[in-house]
Amino acid sequence: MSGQPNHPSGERAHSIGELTREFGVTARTLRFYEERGLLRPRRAGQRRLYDRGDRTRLKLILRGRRLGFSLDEIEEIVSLYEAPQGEAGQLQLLLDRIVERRAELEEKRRDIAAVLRDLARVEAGCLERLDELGQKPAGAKRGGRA
Amino acid sequence: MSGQPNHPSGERAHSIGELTREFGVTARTLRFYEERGLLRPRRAGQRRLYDRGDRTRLKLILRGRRLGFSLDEIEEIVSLYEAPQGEAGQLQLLLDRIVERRAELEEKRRDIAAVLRDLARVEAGCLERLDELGQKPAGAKRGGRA
DNA sequence: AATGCAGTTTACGTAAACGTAAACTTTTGA
DNA sequence: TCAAAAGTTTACGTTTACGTAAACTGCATT
Repeated sequence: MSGQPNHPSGERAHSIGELTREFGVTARTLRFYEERGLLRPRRAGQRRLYDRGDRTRLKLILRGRRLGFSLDEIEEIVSLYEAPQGEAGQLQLLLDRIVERRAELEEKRRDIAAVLRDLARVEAGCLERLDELGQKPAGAKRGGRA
Repeated sequence: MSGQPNHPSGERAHSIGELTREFGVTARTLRFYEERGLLRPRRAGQRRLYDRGDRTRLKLILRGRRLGFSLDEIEEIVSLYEAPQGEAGQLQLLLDRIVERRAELEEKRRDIAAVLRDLARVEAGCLERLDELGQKPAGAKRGGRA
């Protein structure tokens, strides 16, 4: 046969080093996430092999991290994505949790809007003051709506 | 004149206990923020007195906290709000930092949008599944655009 | 006078999220 | 073939953001 022996899921798998480069995290971080149960790469002997699903999960994890969620919260959120099975009671609980998370996210969104608004005000003050000083502002062009 | 002797800023000042109740943080947290230089309430003897400015700063701090910024970052951001003085070079630096922060915030905003979108998909899946089961979903009404 | 409450300082403790180092094995390119 | 590169486990260290406890002060009740 040819080179790569391929496994059940039939996709390109990645080494831990490749993941670190692709996502800008350290190997320690990836192993830690695995220890926490957030990732479950398969193994080729000892070495970890990350497939497409693992990469997707990692993206979700890092997204949650950027939003300031704890790993516990991230675990909860990510688990929501993968649990649309179960009977009615379970589904209802899941829906409730979704509603909670949505509320949090919308608060964060309001917070972001507020900070952006404040920054815009400060920026305007700066530009005005620079203008008074008869200087030329460099770079930093503003876009349309914030 | 009447009861309260009022100080230079002529506003209602609050005790640490009032602040804890109003903002849902502990006194330890407020003292810690002060130790970190994030808050600087005046004193009546030993006791801390928080005026309107302090409360505003606290709001900003908690906003940053909800967004997952570290206290160092929060300090930087809050300091941006209160530094629109200085000469041209300083103002330019300040503008640069604003641009950076804005980029971060906009990334967070995209992250939020992505998570909300995913949650909406999961929710739809749940509702559909519930529907298949011939159940009545309770509560959780959806609004318009997310 | 005693008690209680709110506040203060000082100091050690802790959970989360990794960093860092050691010691060892496995791949891989020259 | 063999040394560097990449990966592994184990374990202790570190930073951040407070929690918690002890010991003390000032003021208002009882």
